[in-house]
Amino acid sequence: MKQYQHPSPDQITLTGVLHALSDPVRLNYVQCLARELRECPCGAIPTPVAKSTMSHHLRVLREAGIVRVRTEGTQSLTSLRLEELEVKFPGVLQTVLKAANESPVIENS
Amino acid sequence: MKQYQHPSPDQITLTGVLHALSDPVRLNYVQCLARELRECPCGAIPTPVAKSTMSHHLRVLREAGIVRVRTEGTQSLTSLRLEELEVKFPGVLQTVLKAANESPVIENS
DNA sequence: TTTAATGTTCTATACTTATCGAACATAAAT
DNA sequence: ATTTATGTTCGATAAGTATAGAACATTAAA
Repeated sequence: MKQYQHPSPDQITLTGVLHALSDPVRLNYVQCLARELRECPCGAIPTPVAKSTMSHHLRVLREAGIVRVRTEGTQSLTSLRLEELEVKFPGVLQTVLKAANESPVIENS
Repeated sequence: MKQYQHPSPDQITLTGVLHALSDPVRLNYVQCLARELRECPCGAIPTPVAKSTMSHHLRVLREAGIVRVRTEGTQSLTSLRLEELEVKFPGVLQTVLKAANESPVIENS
């Protein structure tokens, strides 16, 4: 049973969040997570990269404070830290997600 | 008289904007630009890096579509592309700037 | 107890990038 | 015509990072 380290709100930085969201693969993943309102196993979200690469991306998202990861059985369930991010950086994640939904993220860069 | 290339709104991508804003030096520069509501020569904004490094950062901001650069005499005047970005990605730049003003950008990471 | 499912870690690689100093370019001031 | 001010470009470097495959760890299912 793997234990994951999550940054506390104090440790979350704006540049860290922006950097984590600036990768197309990661932003797309976060977009999918936002559509589902529940926790998701990685496998439930289609990704264009290898398993190990996705593991890396999830680590970046987790260490930036964007997602919460929890282990259950063989799967690791991921969810957005929406409320905490809203308190820390009001509107940022929401507007980014809205913008991402309007214009494609994966296709054109 | 140097001529600068600016991306049209169509060419501006969300990930490109986020990436450009994810560097502390650049985000701090954009923050300063937002405070001044006029065009600024680079020199008017204090930066912690060398001249040539700043030139690189400004290029990144320009190519991401965040700033407009114009030459006048020996100085190059920079301003935010606020309206265009607001149309393309509503709220994104504004909320990021607001968040940047609340928590320090340069000091801690 | 194997086997399958799910994900992590390690190693390697290619690419990007933040940084600087030196040299250069241009325009204004002397 | 120098000199000064402002910024760009080039070359180099060190650090970061996105990618994948192979090996491993853990839990569930057969």
